[in-house]
Amino acid sequence: MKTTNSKPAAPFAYEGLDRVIHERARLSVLTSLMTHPNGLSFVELKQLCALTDGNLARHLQVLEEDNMVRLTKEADGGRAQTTARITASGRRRYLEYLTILEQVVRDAASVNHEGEENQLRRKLTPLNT
Amino acid sequence: MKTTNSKPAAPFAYEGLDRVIHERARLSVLTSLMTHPNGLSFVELKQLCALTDGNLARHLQVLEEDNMVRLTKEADGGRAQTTARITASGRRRYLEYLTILEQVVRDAASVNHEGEENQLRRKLTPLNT
DNA sequence: GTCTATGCTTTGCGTTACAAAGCAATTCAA
DNA sequence: TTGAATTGCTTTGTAACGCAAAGCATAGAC
Repeated sequence: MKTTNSKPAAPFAYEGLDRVIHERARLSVLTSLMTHPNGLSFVELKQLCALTDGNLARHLQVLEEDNMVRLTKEADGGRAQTTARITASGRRRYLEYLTILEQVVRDAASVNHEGEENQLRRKLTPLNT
Repeated sequence: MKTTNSKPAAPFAYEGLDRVIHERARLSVLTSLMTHPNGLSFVELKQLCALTDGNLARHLQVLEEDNMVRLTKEADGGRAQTTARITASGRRRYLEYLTILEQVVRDAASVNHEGEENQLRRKLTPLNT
């Protein structure tokens, strides 16, 4: 018999950390879009997130393919510009992701009172048989 | 005149998101180690973080090369086992990283009262001429 | 018309994460 | 003692990924 196959003993695995979201550039883009529900233009995003053109384009592509953002070309008199908006499901997934982030912050914060090194072994179950 | 060249206008860039830390597996490992100042064995880490052997080994290697953790082989009667501990500078860098994470959470949270879509344009400076 | 600037897209490359396979040390059975 | 099986990692191979440089097309200035 091997470990009785009980699964839940991986308190630090953070499985909810969606890889599509958990990437600096895309996290930047998505957070920008979360706080700007009316959408942001390509150029605005580029500036807000300090990304290069190619970089932003690639990440927007990934996000669109994964249905996290919607891209629209809007000709406003002059040349068409790309506007990005977060989708409903994108928003939902982002909030889930945030939940995990908060968990990380909480887990880590639980030890910030340095010095007392021995009193926080609670999270680790015995492990030895 | 064009935006007067003031630089700090990339509020969502999150430059402090250290790539070595900002990776699911390593974030798991580091958070585990933060909360276990006495160190954790290879096997314990593997379980806590739900990582495969090869995976954990590789990430520990990266973390050691970057001076975030220290690895020691300790022969405790039987075969030597590897114990990982977070270093002082690792702890410092992790805490810096946490600061940014908290900023992300705060930025995103500032919009969680959905519905009122128009009142949070403060973070974005005009941008249009 | 040509020239420059703007707004993206595409391409190419180095890096990386990941899993499968490998290997060495230990324990156990006979 | 000697195989076989388990444990504790390491190494290797590959596919995916991020990134920047180069490319391209449209718009406006002249």
